[in-house]
Amino acid sequence: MTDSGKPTLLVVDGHSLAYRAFFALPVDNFSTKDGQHTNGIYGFLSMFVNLIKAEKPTHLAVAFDTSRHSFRTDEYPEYKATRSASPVEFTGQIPLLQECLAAMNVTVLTKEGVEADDILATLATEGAAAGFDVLVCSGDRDTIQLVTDDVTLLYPSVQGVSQLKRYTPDAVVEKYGMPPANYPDIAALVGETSDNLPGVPKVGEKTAVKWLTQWGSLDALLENADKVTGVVGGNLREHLDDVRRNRALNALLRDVELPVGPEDLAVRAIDAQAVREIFARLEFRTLLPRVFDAVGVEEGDAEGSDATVVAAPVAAQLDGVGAAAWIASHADELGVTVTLDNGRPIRVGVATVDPTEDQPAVIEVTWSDDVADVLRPWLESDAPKVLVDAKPQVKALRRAGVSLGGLTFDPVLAGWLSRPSFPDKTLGDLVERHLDEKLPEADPSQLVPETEGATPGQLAWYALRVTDAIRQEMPASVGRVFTEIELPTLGALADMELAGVAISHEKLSAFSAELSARADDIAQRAYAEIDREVNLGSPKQLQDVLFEQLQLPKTRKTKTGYSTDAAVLADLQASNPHPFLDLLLQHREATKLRQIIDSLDVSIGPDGRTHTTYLQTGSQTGRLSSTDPNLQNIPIRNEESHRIRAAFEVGEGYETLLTADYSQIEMRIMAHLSGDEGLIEAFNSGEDLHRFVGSRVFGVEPADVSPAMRTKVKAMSYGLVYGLSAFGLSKQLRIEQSEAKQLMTEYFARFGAVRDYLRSSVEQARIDGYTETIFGRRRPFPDLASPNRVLRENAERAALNAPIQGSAADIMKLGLLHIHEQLRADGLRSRVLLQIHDELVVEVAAGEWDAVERIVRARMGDAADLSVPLDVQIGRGANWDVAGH
DNA sequence: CACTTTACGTA
DNA sequence: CGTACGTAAAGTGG
Repeated sequence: MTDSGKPTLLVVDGHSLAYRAFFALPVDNFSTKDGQHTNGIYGFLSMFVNLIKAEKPTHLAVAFDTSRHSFRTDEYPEYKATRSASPVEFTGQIPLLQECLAAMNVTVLTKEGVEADDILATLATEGAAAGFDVLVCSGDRDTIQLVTDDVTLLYPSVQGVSQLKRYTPDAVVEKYGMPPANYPDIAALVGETSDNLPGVPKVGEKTAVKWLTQWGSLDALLENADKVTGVVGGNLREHLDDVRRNRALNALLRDVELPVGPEDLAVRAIDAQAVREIFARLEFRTLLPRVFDAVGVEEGDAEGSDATVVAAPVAAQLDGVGAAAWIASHADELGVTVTLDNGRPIRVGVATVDPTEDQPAVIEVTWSDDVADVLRPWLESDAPKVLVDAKPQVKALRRAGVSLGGLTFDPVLAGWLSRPSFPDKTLGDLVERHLDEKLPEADPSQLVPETEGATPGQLAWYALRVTDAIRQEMPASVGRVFTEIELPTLGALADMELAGVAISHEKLSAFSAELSARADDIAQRAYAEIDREVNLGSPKQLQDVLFEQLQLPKTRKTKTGYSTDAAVLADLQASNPHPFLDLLLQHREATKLRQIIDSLDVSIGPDGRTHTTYLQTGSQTGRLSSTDPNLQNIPIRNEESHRIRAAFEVGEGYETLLTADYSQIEMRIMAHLSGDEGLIEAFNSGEDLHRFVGSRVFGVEPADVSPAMRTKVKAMSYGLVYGLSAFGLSKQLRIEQSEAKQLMTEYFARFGAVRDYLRSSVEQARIDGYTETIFGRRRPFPDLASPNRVLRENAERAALNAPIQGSAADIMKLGLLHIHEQLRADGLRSRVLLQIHDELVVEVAAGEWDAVERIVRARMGDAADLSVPLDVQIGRGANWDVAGH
């Protein structure tokens, strides 16, 4: 409300203001890490929140142009024709800006055939008539005509979008010498270059005002044009039509038909969560508190979203026998939550969404050995159960001697499978997204929380309800991946994590000490080379040494300076040899290895084994990831790394380790998906893949493929899977771009179906909006339609890779769980310990080698039926180094 | 103290 | 201007 007590309507031209911000703010400072430009969005929102904070409007709307086409271009095709097309870097920001506004619950208006300013004019006119104080914010001068006692124009000054000049009728008179209503007359005479509306030559504001004052109105002036003297008078007579046209076009429409009127635009509470999400996506950090401040939301306050807390049923507290009886009378799918303490079960909650009249919907029971015995038959049975983030609970039950059966759904796992890019990691996230409700949460910062968190039974109740929502939106093919791959994999992973892998602390600590000494020695020698001590681990300090002190040529730019990574240092060493460079590389290597060793060392548990955690929902493609520690990036390439792998040993009570890996699985999938006859023949011929491909590409006998030729086609083959360009290939092989291009041409001349497949698969993804693996796992790619080239091309490469990497992940998961199942079915003690994307490590019990080797080879080999065989390489040894190959 | 940036390990 | 990950240290900003 203003001082006058009238409500305030603020209407904003989103397009013109964002466009000004786009040119005002340096794009370098306003881009996300994957290349989305955000300067226009940021600048607009920054101005917008200042405006809201300062003006406190009671009613609010933002209008956008729909396209360049409008009634004005219909009447005068040259309208704005000289204006160069908005750069896609700008137009690509508009939908995101509109998303931000939607999250802020601000009404966004567009209408085909009219410009944003016509919408503003209509709302301003209606608003003034309805008794509002109206504020119009636009970067288009034509809106000056809207100014009245009730309508004030806020116009960005040349200094930038954050400075807004207030145009009241008095201010307009002061600036233009005439009241606002006459402004279009002035503009019609002067013309508007940016709109391609030529005016009367040699006539500027001064002359226009003089004439209009003299004759009283534009019509009067035009009627008496023959009485105007001088050269400009002649010009006026020659351009009468132009002036009439200009006047017709610069009049803003005040009667556009809109779906809302001013009174419908009352300011609404923002959706704080949605704002957080979109701002996180756009990597806006400082803006968030400013938005919350402007609209009066307290930071950290989860309110503002529409999500409400719906009261969950209160759980009946039962003993083991009571719980078993309740369960026995419910044959439907039940929600189950096991709460844990230090990996041990504490309480169990069970819920149904279909309660009978005389029974509670939710029950809870405290865990004990007796309860375990009473509930075991049900827990281990196939009776259908839904658990949220089941793996830790499955592990805890197994520690307590219970092997959970009947797991039919895990909403977290299914939510990830449906939308791997969503960050929904908890039940609370899923409840908000799918039920639009809020999970009751205790405030962890309070010793005595004001709000109670959901109890185990209530969590189970929410889990069931979320399950329903997620199932409904899961296509059948994805549902099959879920039940046939992901759910069983969850159980196998639980067993692998529980088993852990034996690691020798003695071997590691000895090596760590050795590497520390080596690193210190190298550091001293490095300091001697530059006559001072710097932190060799600090890129910032290294830049000072390399580019200031040693005056080496500047390298690849990074955000904060110049790169000092290994590839760059190697290049420098080749062009400007200096002993410091080599010592630096050696130091990096030694310290990196020591880091890895030390982190492994501390991860060894009291059982002498390291238990990693596999994140089943950690990737976009379907792969697993491994954390705490990450056992999927243990070094293998250099000499020292063998000593690390040698510390991974067969454990007590077992005989040997077995490693099994798929050879060239991604190229085999490529052969299968593309149907390329040459590539299929390569895999069926038994010849070394790269030798075979090399012989085709270079037109020589396989025996005559030189190591250099093999290296080239190998890089090319692998690069294909990642969407490699000629530029990237030339860089990797350190060859001329022309030679790389030539290599690609030759390659595709022999293996053309591969190129056809890659092209068509991205095209299909553009049409579908997602990619699909052989087994039906999907990954959405909205950015394939992005106008932002960087974003779109990144998406294209990822989309090209996703079906290949994803199919490989599917195959490995199937291989893993078939092995896991059969080892148990055959009563063997041997067990799978690790999965490293295309490799498994198995701990083999005494006397079981032959059986295990046969099972592993068969189950990995027949995990998928491709048009080429799946080749499995097996190794054996007392430690990972010896067993690996 | 929490977060970002750089660098680097794996498939 | 090559996909997918996780970790650690230094640097940054509150």
